Amino acid sequence: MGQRSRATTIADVAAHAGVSQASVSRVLNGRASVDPEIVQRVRASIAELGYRPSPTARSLVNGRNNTVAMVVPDLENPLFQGILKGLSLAAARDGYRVLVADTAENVDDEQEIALEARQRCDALVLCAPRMPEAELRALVEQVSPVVIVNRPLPGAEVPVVGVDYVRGIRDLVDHLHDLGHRRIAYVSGPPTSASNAERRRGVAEALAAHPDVRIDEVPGGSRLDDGYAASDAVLAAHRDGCTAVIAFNDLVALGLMTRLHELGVEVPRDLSIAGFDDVPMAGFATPRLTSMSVPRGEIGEQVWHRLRTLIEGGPVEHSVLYGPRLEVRGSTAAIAAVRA
Amino acid sequence: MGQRSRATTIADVAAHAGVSQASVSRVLNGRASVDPEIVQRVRASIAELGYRPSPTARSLVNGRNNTVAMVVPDLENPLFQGILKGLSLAAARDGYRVLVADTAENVDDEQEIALEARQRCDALVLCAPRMPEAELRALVEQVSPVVIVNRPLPGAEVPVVGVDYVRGIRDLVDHLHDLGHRRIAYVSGPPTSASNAERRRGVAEALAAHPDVRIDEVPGGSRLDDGYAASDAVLAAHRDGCTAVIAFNDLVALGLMTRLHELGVEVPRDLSIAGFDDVPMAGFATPRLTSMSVPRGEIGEQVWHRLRTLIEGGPVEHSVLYGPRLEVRGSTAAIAAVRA
DNA sequence: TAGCGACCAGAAAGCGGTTTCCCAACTAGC
DNA sequence: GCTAGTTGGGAAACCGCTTTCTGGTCGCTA
Repeated sequence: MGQRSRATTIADVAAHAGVSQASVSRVLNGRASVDPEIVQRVRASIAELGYRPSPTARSLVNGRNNTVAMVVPDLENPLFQGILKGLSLAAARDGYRVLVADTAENVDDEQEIALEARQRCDALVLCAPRMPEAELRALVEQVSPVVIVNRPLPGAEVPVVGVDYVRGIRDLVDHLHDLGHRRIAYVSGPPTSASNAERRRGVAEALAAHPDVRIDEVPGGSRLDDGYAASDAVLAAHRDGCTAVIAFNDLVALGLMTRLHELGVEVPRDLSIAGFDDVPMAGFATPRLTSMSVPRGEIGEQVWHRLRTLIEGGPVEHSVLYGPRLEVRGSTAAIAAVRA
Repeated sequence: MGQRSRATTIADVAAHAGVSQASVSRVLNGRASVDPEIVQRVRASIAELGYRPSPTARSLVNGRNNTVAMVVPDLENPLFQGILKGLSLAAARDGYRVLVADTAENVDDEQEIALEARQRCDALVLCAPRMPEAELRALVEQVSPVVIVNRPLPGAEVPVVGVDYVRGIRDLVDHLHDLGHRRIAYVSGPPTSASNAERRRGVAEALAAHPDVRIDEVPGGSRLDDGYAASDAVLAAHRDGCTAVIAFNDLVALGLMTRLHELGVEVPRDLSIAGFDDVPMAGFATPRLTSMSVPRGEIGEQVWHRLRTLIEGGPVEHSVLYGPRLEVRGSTAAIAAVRA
């Protein structure tokens, strides 16, 4: 692309080397057997002219452009950043690049952005799509090859790479239960987030497994300030008897912890707090944040592998659900003997 | 792109509407005036067939992609993430998408990655390129239109959008000086980082402005664990008389603070600490981190504006250097009366 | 009424590659 | 020595659009 003054084309190379375009193309792609002497001449001409084939022209005829798109609700979310990084590095190893499209949590634009992005690329990654399920199913038909991240879509012909939030929350509740907590607050995520729904299922299952536990839900969000703002509700729950908090993710947990510290509530003495995702900062908070660790980079890689298989016409590989690993740190502790 | 079974083409639409391809194209692009009745028919056919023009074919003839590439040393750096987000949103408003290429701090690959990325796109953003200046100057010639972020390149015909790290560090030193600090440690960044060099210039200037101040440099890095690992050196400096620390960036500062807290060093009572970038987490640390605020999103937007101007054949707009704003928070305080 | 622009739609020429198709030359077989 | 089979390279078609160029209509002026 671009205003480079009349970039050299394959025709120039052919003329310079005194052969046909077809031969240059064959040398470039190592397709058929070509006279070694011609190969030499062509290579020399290419080097001399500094020729680089136009990816666009190639794309047009090949029907592929070695680019995949990743559609994501919010590029500032560390989880998506990690996945993007993993995807980008893995794809680069195979000569692919990734295009990003941030929907800015705007549910209504998701479909159009996805369609448009898909058109420019060979395949699509839908990261935590927020749209209603019916719409998503319809969309997925249109944009194949596609891989979905962090949103279950049972029965669909699409690989889904995700995190087992249900199990993660259950593990977290188990952990808190082991520590003696019986009253827990769950600070929820964005209402449109499917992984929030999963977490709530986890809450429900945990309740079934622990009849002696009660879990209250308080509204939250997905970012630091959401957690910060949730402190009032959390404190209300605390006064009501809650001794531990599970936050939608680490950002919410960290924001909440900041506010609690300001208010003189000591973690974990007064209140245990756990997050989710194990973002880099989690291990550096004060106190260090107990969290469910999610292999962000590896998710990105797995997404790429499935994408590549699909692009190459392979079968729809099985979906995969990563079991998050409990990372016990200082922000959760055994319940204080008795509430004063 | 892609294996959609024989996607409908402009020829199909033309046939369906009973007009020529040229007319369909004209309707699509609103180029010349077309008989309203034909416009109707074409629109109807487009809708009925669900036709979407191929971006690739368009690119080939237009010589433009409506895509720009951003080359960045590390996608996990919050500064670059913020810039990417700002760039991506601003570009999207003009129908452009952005391609990311992570060089993984690999200096040797930078040039090739940049060239390759540029070929696929209409323009390039080089974020904090690490390569030697001579190489960068040569590269910049080849990949125009290009905008450089966070790396000064005096005299070059390239818009540079950056942060005034020199001034930022000076302001930070002024701030600490006001608080009574005379011995300061600077935890440095990656050796190949140009902005680290800028910060060091800031240190030098600050020293010239404050003859009564002494600043020791200790090696650091750019990430949380680099800061964490720098604690020994920082403590040595502290024992040697340093009462305040300026970290390369917030991540380093936060990592350092974590370690200091573990070691029982109280911030800011025992040691004042300041970071740079004002990442979202800075305001949520304990204590909240004093930092130099950098408008990440706006930088991304400004980059886009310059890029767009260049793409449209406009002049090389002036470079811009954002003066970071001092964000005084709890991690810096007046020096304790006298060291016991 | 003849003549001249203005206007609009279709045919066709690219954009820069890849690939098919075909022909020339060369090898091998009888 | 002649034909069948191989091999390698060039001409040309094609990918799906945009845009120029051409030709036919229409409306206006002289």
